[in-house]
Amino acid sequence: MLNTEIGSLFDELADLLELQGANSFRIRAYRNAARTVADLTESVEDLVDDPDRSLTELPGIGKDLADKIKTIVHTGTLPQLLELRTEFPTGVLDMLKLPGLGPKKAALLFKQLGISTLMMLQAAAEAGEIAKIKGFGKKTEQTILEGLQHLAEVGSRVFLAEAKALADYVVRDLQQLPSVLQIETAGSLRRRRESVADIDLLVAACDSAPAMELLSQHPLVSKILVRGETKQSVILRHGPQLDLRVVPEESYGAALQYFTGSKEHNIVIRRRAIDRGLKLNEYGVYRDEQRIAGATEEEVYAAVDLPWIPPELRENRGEIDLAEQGRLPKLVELEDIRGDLHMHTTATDGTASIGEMISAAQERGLKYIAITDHSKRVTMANGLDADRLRAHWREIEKVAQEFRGIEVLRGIECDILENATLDLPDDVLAEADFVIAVLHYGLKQPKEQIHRRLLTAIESPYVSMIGHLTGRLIGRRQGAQLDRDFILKACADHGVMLEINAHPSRLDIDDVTAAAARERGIPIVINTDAHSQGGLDVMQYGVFQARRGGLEAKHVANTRTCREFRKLLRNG
DNA sequence: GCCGTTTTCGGCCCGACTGTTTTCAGTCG
Repeated sequence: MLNTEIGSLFDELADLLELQGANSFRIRAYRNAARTVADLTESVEDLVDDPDRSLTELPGIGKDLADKIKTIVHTGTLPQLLELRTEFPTGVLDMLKLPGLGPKKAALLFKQLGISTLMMLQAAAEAGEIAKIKGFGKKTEQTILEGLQHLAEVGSRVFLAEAKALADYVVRDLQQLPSVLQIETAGSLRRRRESVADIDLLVAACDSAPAMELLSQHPLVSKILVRGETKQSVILRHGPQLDLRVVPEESYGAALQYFTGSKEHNIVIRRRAIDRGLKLNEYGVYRDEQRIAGATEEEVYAAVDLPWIPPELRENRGEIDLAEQGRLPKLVELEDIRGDLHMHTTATDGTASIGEMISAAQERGLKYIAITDHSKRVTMANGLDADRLRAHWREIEKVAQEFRGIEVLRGIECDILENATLDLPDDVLAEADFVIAVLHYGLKQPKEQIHRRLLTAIESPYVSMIGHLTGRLIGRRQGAQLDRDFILKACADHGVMLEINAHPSRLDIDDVTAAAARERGIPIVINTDAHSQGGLDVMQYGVFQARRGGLEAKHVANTRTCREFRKLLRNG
């Protein structure tokens, strides 16, 4: 049983308890437990069986939850959960994803109308049944229908890169207004989560009206959901929801802190304020009725005796303790990156030639790259066999000589086959400067076989790095099942690096795994996996993911010079 | 459900906005 599986059982339990109308703090306890377990780097399964350890060491896990975790690990499920599931079908849980429908209303719809699927919900709304229920009305019914349509069109979350592009566009237009003094994205977008459910924009203005009006009229907006004086929610065309808040300049820092979140981080920050006899809300920090801070985030954090904390870390995963101890990491930045060790050319499925890719890399300030086309197993991409690969390498050497100031490593993205062998023979791999080993096929194999395959690669003396470890595609494909701790230990033991694949749909390894790898001293390489010149521009998203994992430049191997980087290679 | 030298009981973050209300519950962030 994986930690994430245990976490999602607790999350489901929390959802069901909400439908039931249970005590909200009890529900929060389950949600906290879900996160604690999911974020844990060591396997909970192992922890359960360790006689020297207790689950109650974990924050937010008391005796009751510890027992429940044990039950889940030993039986694969939880009696309490099974019982609640019989009370509310899964379709009722799906309804919670719709805007305007919370646990109270979803439960009411189920109890009064027997609605247990989204399809039944749609039918009932179209038939006008919903507006007849007490507490509901025509508007609510319409909101539900629109929510269903939007869910079908866009899904519930969008990639960070997509959301950021949309947000940047709106920000640029709002910035033109003379009344807009400051503007920034907030929420999960500012925290650089890999996917976001909505875009939060915060504006400091002397007058809120022009900003509110501009958003209402904006060409990207397809529908206005809510519009008050200082708060507006809209749906973007083919995109997610966008929320705008306008605050006076003296409250900007407090509002930015507040709307950046995360909720879990803010709960702790607010508790610190209360402990100090202060009140913290989005307008400032108050002692009695007197505002003592709020114009900048630095002021707000200083009021609760903390240094400013980078948004990427604000998840209540230990950052507040680090801040208190003055041990916050100096997070890696895009400017620190000197190399990109994963990219493709027309030799396989890239769209640019060797020369074009080198040139594009140089334009982006890179000092070294590795050209790493596919191996033969990836027939769809015209993958390279030994002969073609050797010829490709000769060509790379030749073309690279035409460039000054950038080094080009001869690499390969070598498949780890379903039978736990590598797609190219050792004598070929031995000639490479940089070998990426990856899983592309058979991702649904059982965990044991996935482990066998990864170990083959990790134990090979020719493999430099494991690329996109799980093979997941965010929101579309879960990726290979594996025991994070087990694989990280093997990488550390054999001196194999791990990739943060910067492609917005991959971002693999994820933030939590990156943090765990950092703790084990495994060098992380952030690569674009570019298939075109423009593909090199996604590097920033990999850097965001690294920052969320608390990585400093020293933890990221490709912030080093090419010479230093080569020294990290086992065969270099 | 968790937590704790002010506590083993009674707290647990806070405000905007909407819709359906007759003064506020529900949702959202």
